[in-house]
Amino acid sequence: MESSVTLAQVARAAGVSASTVSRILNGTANVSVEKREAVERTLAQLNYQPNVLARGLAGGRTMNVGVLTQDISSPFYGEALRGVEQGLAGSGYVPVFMSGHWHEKEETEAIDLLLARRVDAMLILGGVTPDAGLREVAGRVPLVAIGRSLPDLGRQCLRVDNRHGAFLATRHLIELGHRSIAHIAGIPSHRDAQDRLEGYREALADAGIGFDPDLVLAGDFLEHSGFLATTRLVEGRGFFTAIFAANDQMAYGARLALHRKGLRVPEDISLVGFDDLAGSAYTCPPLTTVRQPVHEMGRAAARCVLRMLAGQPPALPPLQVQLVLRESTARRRAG
Amino acid sequence: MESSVTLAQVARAAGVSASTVSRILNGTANVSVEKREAVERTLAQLNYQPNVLARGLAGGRTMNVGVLTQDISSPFYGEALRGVEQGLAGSGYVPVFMSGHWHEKEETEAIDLLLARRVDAMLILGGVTPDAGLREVAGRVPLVAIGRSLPDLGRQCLRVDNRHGAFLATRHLIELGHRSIAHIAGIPSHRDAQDRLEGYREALADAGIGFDPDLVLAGDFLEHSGFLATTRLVEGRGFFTAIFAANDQMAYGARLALHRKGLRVPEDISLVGFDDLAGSAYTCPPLTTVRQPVHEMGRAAARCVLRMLAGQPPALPPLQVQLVLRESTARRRAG
DNA sequence: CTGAAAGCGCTTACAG
DNA sequence: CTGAAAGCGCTTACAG
Repeated sequence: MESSVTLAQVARAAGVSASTVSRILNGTANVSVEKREAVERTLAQLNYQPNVLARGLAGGRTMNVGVLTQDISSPFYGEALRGVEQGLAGSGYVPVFMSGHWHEKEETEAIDLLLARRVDAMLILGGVTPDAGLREVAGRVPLVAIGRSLPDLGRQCLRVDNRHGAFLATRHLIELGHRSIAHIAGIPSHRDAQDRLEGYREALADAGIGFDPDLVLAGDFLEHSGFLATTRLVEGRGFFTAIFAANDQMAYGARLALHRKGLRVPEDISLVGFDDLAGSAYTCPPLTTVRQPVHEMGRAAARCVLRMLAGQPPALPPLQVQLVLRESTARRRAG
Repeated sequence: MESSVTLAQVARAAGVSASTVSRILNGTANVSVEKREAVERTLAQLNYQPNVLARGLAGGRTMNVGVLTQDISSPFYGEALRGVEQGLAGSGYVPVFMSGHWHEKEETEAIDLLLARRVDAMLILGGVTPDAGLREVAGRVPLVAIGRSLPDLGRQCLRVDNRHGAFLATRHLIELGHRSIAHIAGIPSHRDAQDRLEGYREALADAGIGFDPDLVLAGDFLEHSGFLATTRLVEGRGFFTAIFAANDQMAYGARLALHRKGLRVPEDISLVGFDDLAGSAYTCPPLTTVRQPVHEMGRAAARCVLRMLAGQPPALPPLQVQLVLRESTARRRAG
């Protein structure tokens, strides 16, 4: 049990050459039944476990797919990672996760490490690596990106229409009679945040509602910033009856801030989020939000990588955002 | 940029042997300044990236630490993984994550894969692999386990006192005047669930409160089971004024069920969870719970692995559970 | 201080 | 169908 058995040891024990054992292991060629059986018996007896490193070095394929995520503990990315796991399951390829923390340097290091490890393909989830860097990686191995859109590599990018999602969220509030709708935006430099803000503005414009800069505060996509922004909104001079937060985590923070100020959701203030995290169905009240099919996105991206690895052209299904109506919004009360 | 530069190419370009380049890369021996400079220049020029596979195969060390987690998207394990990342940061070792989903077969496969990959050490987070299996792994590589206690390997196991945590939670409710306290337990076969149930019973006994089996329902540690259990409790004939859920996720479900039944927290029913997930500070009301320092546990486990890798004996700091008082509990109202 | 050589454990043409 | 041999890209005694 102590040290590991090698191919050569198996070959000797079974009375065949290492090549033969290798061929049986990989199904690479026909082998006589007797030899096959003899080998398979010793394989089991010795409990042989191939050395993945040697295999990768010799064969040129590691069966590893590098997955660059941003935060290993993020509920949002976590869901995508599960999708990736599922999409890869049974294919023989295994994911190798690494986090970039939205830090260009860290991301670059992670990508380099993955490449040094000779991953056969790469899956990128968000991040801030410049397009050029990603394009370079794509030149070396099959690459699929989630949450990004690389020019020239459109067919390898999976990105939902954030602008449209934000539009739906805001329009929903407008349809309920709200005219003074605050927006807690995400990190200003993030493309997703920009798109969501744009969708919000578009819906307002569509309804002939003027844009009020005082009603838009920037957050950082985390709970606390939603709490802070909402506290400021309530204490500020701007009037509002609804809030559209650029993601669910900030909506959670907003909800708590309203609670602290004695404002009820949805009776006093309506609240909408974005993402539809697993927890959003269990907040009180359950959160109305824009669903991003993250899990499916992870799966689809993994499948696409598999296709490319098999020499086929990339193909990604169209995935739509969807407004999920729960209980955090209500018709604006007269008065 | 296309294909990768090898050590041999660098050596040739710099006019030295491969051995020398290797030594410079690894700081293995003294090298004359001129050669060192020449090599370092070409290294940079050619943008050399060592092949990790070859390195691992030749050197016998991969600088990889296998990390077996259960669910890559779990908020609880996710926090621990972040701790592991941090604990390993800067050490040169990188974590390789794999999920077992509390499935013995999957766990075994994951562990075997990690071993086939020649990880230098292993970190185990929970799971259902029998002690014997883990002991065997521990015989091959340095191993640290979180959330398990392996006989004979106590110094390599990090596990909080679940019984005590549950005791604290229950006693807190008792001190607030509650006498009819329901418990939503975890999966009966899980050691953690058993210990927490035990702590609950102990606190009751300590206070001279009789144990009422009707007030204990089993869940599966997920939100929905907490919702279901609570709904059944409210609809059942048993009287209760407080609930202690065996983890925060079930407490979230319980909170929603109470909300649906028109019961207020904490005015009508007090609620306590276990774990102190990141989200628990943002529920409405913020959840009183038993804090497990998961992040610190991940860090400490990683540090311990590093110690063992350096040839030192394992050492793990004592980590305590702690009752975090927030706003989901209140003194039992008269009547 | 520094090379040449062997070896890590596999795979894969190359011959039969 | 099946071996012997070369090679993947490194590291590390072994000699100088």
